[in-house]
Amino acid sequence: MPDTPAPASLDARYDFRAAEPRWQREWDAAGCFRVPDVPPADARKYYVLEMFPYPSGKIHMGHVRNYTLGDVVARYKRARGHLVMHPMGWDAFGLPAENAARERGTHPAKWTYANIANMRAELKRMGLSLEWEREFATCDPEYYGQQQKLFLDFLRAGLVERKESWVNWDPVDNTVLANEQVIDGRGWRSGAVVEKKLLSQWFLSITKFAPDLLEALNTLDRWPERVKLMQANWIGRSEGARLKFKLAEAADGVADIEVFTTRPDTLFGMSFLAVAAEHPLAAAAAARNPDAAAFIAECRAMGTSEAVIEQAEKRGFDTGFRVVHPFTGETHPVWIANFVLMEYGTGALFGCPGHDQRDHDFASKYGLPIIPVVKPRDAGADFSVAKAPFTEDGVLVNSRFLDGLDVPAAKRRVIEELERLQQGQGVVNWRLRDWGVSRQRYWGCPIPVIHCDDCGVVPVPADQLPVVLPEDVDFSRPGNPLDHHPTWKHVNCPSCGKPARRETDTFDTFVDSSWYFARFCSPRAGVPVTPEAVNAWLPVDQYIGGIEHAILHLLYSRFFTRAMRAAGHVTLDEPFAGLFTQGMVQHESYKGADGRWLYPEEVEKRPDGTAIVKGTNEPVTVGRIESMSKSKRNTVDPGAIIDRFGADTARWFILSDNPPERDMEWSEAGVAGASRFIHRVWRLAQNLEGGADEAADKKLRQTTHRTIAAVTEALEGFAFNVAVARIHELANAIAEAATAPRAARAEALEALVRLASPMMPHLAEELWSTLRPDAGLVAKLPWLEPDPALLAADTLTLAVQVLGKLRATIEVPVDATDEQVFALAEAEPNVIRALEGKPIRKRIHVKGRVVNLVA
RNA sequence: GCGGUCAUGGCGGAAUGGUAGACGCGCUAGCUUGAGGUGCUAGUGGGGGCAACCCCGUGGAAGUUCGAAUCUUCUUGACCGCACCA
Repeated sequence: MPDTPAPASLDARYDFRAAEPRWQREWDAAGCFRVPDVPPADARKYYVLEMFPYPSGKIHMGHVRNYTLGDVVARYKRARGHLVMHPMGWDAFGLPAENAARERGTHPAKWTYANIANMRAELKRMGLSLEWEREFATCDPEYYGQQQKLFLDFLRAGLVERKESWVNWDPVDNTVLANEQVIDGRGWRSGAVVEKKLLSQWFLSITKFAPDLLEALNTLDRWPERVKLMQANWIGRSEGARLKFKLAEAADGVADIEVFTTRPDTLFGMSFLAVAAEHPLAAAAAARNPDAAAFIAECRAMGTSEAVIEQAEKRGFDTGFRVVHPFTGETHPVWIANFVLMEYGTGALFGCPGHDQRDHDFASKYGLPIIPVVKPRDAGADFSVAKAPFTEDGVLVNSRFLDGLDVPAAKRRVIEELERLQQGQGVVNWRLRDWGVSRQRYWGCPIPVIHCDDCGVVPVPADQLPVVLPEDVDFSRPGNPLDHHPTWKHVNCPSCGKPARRETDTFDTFVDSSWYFARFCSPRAGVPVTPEAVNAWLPVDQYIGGIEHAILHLLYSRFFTRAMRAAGHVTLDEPFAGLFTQGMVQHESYKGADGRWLYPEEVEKRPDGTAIVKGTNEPVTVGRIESMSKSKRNTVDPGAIIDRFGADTARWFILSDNPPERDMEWSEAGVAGASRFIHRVWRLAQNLEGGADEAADKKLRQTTHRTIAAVTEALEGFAFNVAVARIHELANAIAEAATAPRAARAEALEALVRLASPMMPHLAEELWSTLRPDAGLVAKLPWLEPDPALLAADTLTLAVQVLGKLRATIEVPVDATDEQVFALAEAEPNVIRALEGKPIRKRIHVKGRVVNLVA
């Protein structure tokens, strides 16, 4: 074995603090990640996008994981010869900026842009292959101005409506609250009891696309099944019938009530009709009966929060009205019930307690009749629905012309009959509701319309766009600062010239994020999107983000793309061809002796497994591993990790721990392990001298090329943890092959560097520049191809089983015949012993895998 | 309630019908070091045996198969989504 040459320097450690910023500058100077707005005709484009962050002030480990995953894909696809677009921006509107303004007196814009500056610097330290030239924030007037144009286009295309809707209203803050901002029926900030209020709001007509949004899920073959399922549930298609019940006597002009049902077959089991508290008939009842009014007020005070509805007991109020059954002519009472939703179906239903759990609960409570109309095929004499409803398929009974039919046939038959009598028809109902986008907030995109007493709602003319937020705003008063700004809302009507008022509501921030991926294709254009750019780059080939956006953001973006198509901006429907949802980053949580939460850096783990507060003897309770959150202080600051270990270590660890779709545990030991490996590779590269061992040469070269194939396969399949493991194996093989020739060791290390480069790009460049000083940047190299000659083995190791149990392994030539293989296998002493002299009844040989002898 | 996903050493996980536990973390022993989260070597699923080897083992039960972590059925548990949706 040759002598080890003296190391290049005394301090033989990889200096990532110098190397990482240096390579980041090199990539930048070489323009490695820049692409044109319109890709050349012969380019194989690939658009990698991670969900853009909200600029809260600092990046967190979830961002590190998200952007590392995207960066590996981007760098790998680039090496594969794709023209890769990989942009970054900021989802910059939203409530936290207003809260900061209220609490600290900092203007939302100042706060937001300062946060962006800070987070941009942090992201840059990670060495991401991003094209920063495309950066924008949704709060830039250049961006939201284009959004206003889009909105007006949608308005013209008939995709926008202004209508009344019930909202959660906080009477103290004078604002609408989202459902998630209502906690136990109270406003999350003010603590005031939230009311339901009818407000005029802007709606985007997402329901017009409901059938297509559902159908097209089938075409998204690179989306996780569960996300598609969640979207399908959310869109909520259900088939049934609408039918009208005539009131026995009309009330305040209301002559009939329309209901939706998915079980028209159970119509003969009806015992009551129930309407929502917001239903017109409920209002009619309230007008005549103060008790009804009181009941409705109670329902309304309950709020629209679904969590509240869920816990509420089923309650009702008999209005005294009666409806006539379309087939029997019998009359049934009309109740107001708190479990009926005005927003679903028609806000009214017929109750069939025998075959629906809720109706059963309700009927039991108020002593309404429970009539069975479907019974199981094998029903005995004791069949009854008195105690519990029967909700499965069976045979219709007590139902006149439906008797004897099964449930699906009865549904068809009764719908035919309803249609014949013009009492109702078969319909498809959707759970999805139109998207209310009005928010009574300052820090959002102004809705570009003007309200004129004479002309009504007038769009802001194109030459007056963008409608820019005023800077001088007062956050000391509750409510919307735009609404009580002294001058901003007062404008002249663009149509008649008389004094008029600007819309003071701004858009839901989900609007901002519904088309940013399209804007990235031509971020500086004077139109929302330039068709040549957007139609060439879209769809996003790989979109990566958290599962928490599985429904809203992704559904809104799918809708927006369709709306943009309808308005002539794009030629495609689906924005995201591939979707990957990453798991969350978790950490142990810690509590001090007095129960206060502690940050990981305040805690010292002792060898016996216990923990103490650093620098003291205070015992620490080690809690559950759970998702990092500020409130539990179980967060780790990415900046501190990069300072201490470098970006490559953070990236390597986050990829190696587990499959990226699962939640991962951030552990100090894991980071240290990743750091050790980085330094180990660096040391390996310092000494590539070897020997002349031919066997070792062949073995190492085979390992190298098998690793190329294995890592490639792993990266293609998002199995980054497996790719890491294969690279570890290659490093182990290089270390073990000390007697292999220098050429083989260098080849192996070069392969290692290049295979690892999407994951640890800085170390890769650092080593490559010493291994191949004239070969340019790794970031510009094509991906490695394995040599087929070295992938092929000349012998195979076969497992030899007797009766399915492993008894020996044998080495056979690749071209060995079945007979040769069986002869070798049966000659193995262990196999002979296991056979116990019994005759072999069956011989199985699966080439390259296994031999099984059945005795 | 409805729908879905998952269950493998002390831990993260690998293997998608063919040698279970790759790779890493942790741990044990030894060596090394100008020791500050250092490097190297060996070991590490359980049980038995000096050893060669043998038995058991992928939440549990049954099944299909020459062969099952992998496929089927049932069951238990955990997690996720939806939910008075008529």
